[in-house]
Amino acid sequence: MNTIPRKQPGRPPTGNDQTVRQQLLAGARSLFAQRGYDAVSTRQVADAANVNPAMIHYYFGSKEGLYEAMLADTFTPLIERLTSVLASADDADALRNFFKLYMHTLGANPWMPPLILREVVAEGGRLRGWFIQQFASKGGGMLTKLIEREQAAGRIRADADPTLTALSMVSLAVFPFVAMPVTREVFGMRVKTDYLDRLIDHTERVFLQGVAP
Amino acid sequence: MNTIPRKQPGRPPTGNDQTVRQQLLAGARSLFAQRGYDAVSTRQVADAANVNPAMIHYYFGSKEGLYEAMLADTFTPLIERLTSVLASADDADALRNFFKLYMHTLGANPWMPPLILREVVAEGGRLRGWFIQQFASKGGGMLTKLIEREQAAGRIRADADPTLTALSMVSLAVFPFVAMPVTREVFGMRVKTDYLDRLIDHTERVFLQGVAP
DNA sequence: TATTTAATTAAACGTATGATTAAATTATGC
DNA sequence: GCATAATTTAATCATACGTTTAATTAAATA
Repeated sequence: MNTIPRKQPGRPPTGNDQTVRQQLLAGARSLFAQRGYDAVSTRQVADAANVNPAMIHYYFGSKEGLYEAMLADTFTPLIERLTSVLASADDADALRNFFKLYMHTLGANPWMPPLILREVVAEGGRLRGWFIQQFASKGGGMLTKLIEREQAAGRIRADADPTLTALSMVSLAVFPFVAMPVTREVFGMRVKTDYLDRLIDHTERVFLQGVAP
Repeated sequence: MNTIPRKQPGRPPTGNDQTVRQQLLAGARSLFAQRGYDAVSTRQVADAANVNPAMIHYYFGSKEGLYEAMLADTFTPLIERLTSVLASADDADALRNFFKLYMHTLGANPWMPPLILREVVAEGGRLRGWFIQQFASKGGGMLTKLIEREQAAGRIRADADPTLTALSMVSLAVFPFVAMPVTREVFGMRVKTDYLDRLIDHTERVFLQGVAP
């Protein structure tokens, strides 16, 4: 017992190129999303990444540097995929495609909802401005554009307030994932693989037709 | 200048009966809701309450005791009002009444949404079980009951999945307040007094009829 | 009126924990 | 062979936290 798992110092044999850096980013994403910047120590991130704490400063200069790098690494590719998919979307299916892409992304990346709550919704969030510009800015936001197009095409009532409509849309699409831990408990662990698709169908239907008979 | 604002020790002249205790509860509610238990120090709560840090231990025994007292003080009266109003609600207006009461409560108490996120939604939240029992338990939950009644009365499609329907309902009613800081910025501070009523109207309409023409 | 009790303050206590850095060590690339 | 890149261990430095103690004053009690 007590087979000392102490690693030896010094440059490791070749093969790990950049994996330490990426392990740190992954560990940071998971921990910071769950508990927030202040509540997570550099040691904890290093442990989660199975890496020496000093490597944080070697690769990122500081805890703050690691956090910023993690945010960029997390959100830059996401927004690129969202914009490109929506730009090439067939008009008639744009709404459905938006729900699908958005909700699948949230479902597949469990660290996203809490991270969005922290950095977009919470007071002092670092991504609020950027997010609003991407999604809701007059004329330039993805959501704004989408709803205007749908109104022009007669698929959304013309007299509906576009901002309130966008709010309802985001509420229906995002909240189930924000509340996923509760949902899971309410459903009694019956949340299986096909759940996500049923949820998306249901959501699109409520958004368009409502629940009245 | 520097008019030393140092207070004198000793029992204060009569009149403040129990106000220190209540100031502490109010300060704790606001700070803990915003930043969470660990991120807020006893000194900060005492400062916010304009009270000496030692009073926390005098009245509540510990930081933990203060937090528990704050939660009880916050949620007990709330759930009582919700149940009593819903029990006496006229059937035909039950749905509307629920949206109104629920959303007005969230709108009037800005510390509620973040507190619910922390203590109900987040991993390890202390109120999760209690909340689920009150709102979503099979047979006994307010929401469950409400939706079953509405389906029986033919005001909600009978083939709609009750749990998914409840999820949509809560999403529409809660998310706008969770995201209020963002909403406010998107609306450009045009969130005025009548905003809440317009939001409630819009929400009920989307829930029942959807946004399609 | 004298004495005990309740409520408050200022100050200190002990300690735990955090981010960061320094020095030693080893492999790689030239 | 030699400079450099990547890693480990151990130490450093700071500070911020919950809690307690002793002094102090007004109210309550007898």
